[in-house]
Amino acid sequence: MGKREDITDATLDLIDELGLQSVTIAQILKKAKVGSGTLFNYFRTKDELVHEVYRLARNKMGYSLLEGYDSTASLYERFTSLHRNRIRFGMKYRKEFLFSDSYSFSPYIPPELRNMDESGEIQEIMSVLSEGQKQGLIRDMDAKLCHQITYGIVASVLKGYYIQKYELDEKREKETLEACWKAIKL
Amino acid sequence: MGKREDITDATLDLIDELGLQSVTIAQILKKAKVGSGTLFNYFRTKDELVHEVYRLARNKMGYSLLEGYDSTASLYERFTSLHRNRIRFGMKYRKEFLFSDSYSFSPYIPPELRNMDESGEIQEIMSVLSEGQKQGLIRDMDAKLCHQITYGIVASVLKGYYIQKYELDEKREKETLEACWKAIKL
Amino acid sequence: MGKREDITDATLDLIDELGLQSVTIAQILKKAKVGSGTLFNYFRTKDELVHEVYRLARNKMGYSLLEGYDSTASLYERFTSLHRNRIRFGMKYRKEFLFSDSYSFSPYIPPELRNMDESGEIQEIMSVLSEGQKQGLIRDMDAKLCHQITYGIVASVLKGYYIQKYELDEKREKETLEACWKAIKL
Amino acid sequence: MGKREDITDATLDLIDELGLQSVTIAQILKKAKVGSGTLFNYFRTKDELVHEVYRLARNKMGYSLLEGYDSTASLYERFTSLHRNRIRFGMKYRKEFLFSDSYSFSPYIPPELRNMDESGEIQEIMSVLSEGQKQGLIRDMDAKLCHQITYGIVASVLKGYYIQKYELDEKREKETLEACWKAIKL
DNA sequence: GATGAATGAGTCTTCATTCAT
DNA sequence: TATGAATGAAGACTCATTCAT
Repeated sequence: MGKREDITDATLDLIDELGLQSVTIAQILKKAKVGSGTLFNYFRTKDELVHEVYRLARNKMGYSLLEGYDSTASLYERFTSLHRNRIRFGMKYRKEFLFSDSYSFSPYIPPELRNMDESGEIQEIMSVLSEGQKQGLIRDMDAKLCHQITYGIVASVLKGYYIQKYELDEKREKETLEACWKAIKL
Repeated sequence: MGKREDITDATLDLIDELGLQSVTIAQILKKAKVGSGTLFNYFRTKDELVHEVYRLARNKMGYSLLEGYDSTASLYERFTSLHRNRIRFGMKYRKEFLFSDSYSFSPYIPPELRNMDESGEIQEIMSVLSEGQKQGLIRDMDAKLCHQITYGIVASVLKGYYIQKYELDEKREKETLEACWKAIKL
Repeated sequence: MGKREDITDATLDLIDELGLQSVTIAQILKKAKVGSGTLFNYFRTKDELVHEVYRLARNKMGYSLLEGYDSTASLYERFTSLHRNRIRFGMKYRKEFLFSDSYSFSPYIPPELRNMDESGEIQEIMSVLSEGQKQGLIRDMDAKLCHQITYGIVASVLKGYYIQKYELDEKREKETLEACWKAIKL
Repeated sequence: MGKREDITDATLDLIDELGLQSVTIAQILKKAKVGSGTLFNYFRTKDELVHEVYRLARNKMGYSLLEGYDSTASLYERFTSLHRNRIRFGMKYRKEFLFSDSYSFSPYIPPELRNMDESGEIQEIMSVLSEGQKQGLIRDMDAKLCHQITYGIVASVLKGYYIQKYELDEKREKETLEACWKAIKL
């Protein structure tokens, strides 16, 4: 098994357990069962390692969002598919979702990472929104505001789930998706 | 002016500028123009200081939410008043809002702080929601889910504003408040 | 006694024992009986500490060179006085002389340090040389070359003494001083 | 071309550029285009490599000193030939000269290396000096002191040249050689 | 109450060296 | 013989905290 992957895995685990800024190299080394020299062979600095972990998480999420995506389906179905995928991704990959969400607002993150869209999922979301507005289905407001609203719902609902405010069963998933749609529809 | 306040003010400023974990005691001392002995007279540890800063920010937000609150107004008006107050608080007190939002999800925070409700604003929000459900205005779902949805919208819209995705003018404020309502209404 | 002085003293001792580049902070801390925090309160980096040690050594030597200097004496006497002082300084303060000599040729040294002349001793030497040339006592060659020649003799003789090639008694001191003069006189 | 030579060449280059203690094995490997395993096949430790580089430099200088040496020439000519060769060697092979000069005073160097005289050049110099004293040409002082004086002049003049205090043209070379002779002659 | 010099455990990072291929 | 991934001891430096004044 690759040492490189051992390292990024251990790092994400620890970020999840302790919070990004509390994670020390020493902890990573212990968890990944790797010498410090090894780590710094793969990543020049701690920052570079963190950025890579972020990239991996964001990529994983990006591809998940587009899973089973049918670009010929109705607009509502495309909208819901994207958001359902995000919820399910968040439920399955808590660590990736939480780190991605929190780090993208941290002051450290380099701009090119913050706006990364390697799998094109953001573009897809934005084009669904603007197409929906053209079709008169979605309220005619700043597309970025739209996105921020629906993303905010999903992220917040997931966070409530993470701190065990409730179960996120099929019923609540459905309610959340409908809230997303209703929040911005005309 | 009180040294104690100098210290908490300086701390919040620095958290906003640099991110919680980057702030050092030395920086706080310099900004607050206080000796280290003084700081540790008021706060036994750095954690205790951070918790106090959190408490102050949460309290400030709590009282703001209830500003001009008319408990005899219509349910929709009460709902909107609370959420409008949160948006405006967030616009005016970015540092307090952001720190409060991010810290309440951090792994460090002691449970009793996470759920603090000194001014009773959370209770008020929850009772508006459940009353709305009784009146058949709000969809009959887990009240905590409801709260998570509307809080998520406001927080996310504010974060988009903070990173200057858009201006948060009256129009967008109105759109956001309507999104909050529509997301959960029957 | 001042911690600051404890630190610079320990540093110079260790440089003498081990060579500049082998000296570690840990060794200095141990010898100076000081915590690492203390050291870095006084000197921001190891380099800054080394530069200060160099400055102190150079200054000490500079003032020693001018000890008992009579600017009204004959040119030969002034010349010899300066060089005798350097030899005696080197014998008494081996550590200072050796470090000063070797560090001034190191690639690390910042230019303003290399050419430092706080006590004006270099200026005095150079003016003795050029005056001697005007008086027809000293061979008419590049003054810097002159200085390099006489300095080279003194430094090299001292180094031979340090590695115990010979005793540096009065006779040899006299021979060395005469060599300095004869090497450049007309 | 031999790997072994690639390694020692790269090492000397780097010592000259960066100073002995700053040179890392990694830099040597890169410059010599060699794997670390290879280097440690040829040299058991870094020290062993450095010592070998020193030996090579000293040897090169030793043979150069004796180039064109005519043991039947007059004493003054033999003396001047040896010193002229050293100056010219220093001008042509700065890296070798500087490393040889500085390393021979470093605390690291093993005694047997410091006094090495593989090509017999030191013996030759010393015998010129003592013969000169017997002939009444050179002042009757400790032969080691004599050597130290003339070596000191050459080394110091070269160092001034290296840090570009002056050009070392024929005139200055001649002046330097004469200074060497005058410094010790009767 | 207010101060800041002193502390040392802990941080990230480097680098000579090994060893399986 | 040649390689380079892996190692971990050791390096410079940081920072929350203490305590004598």
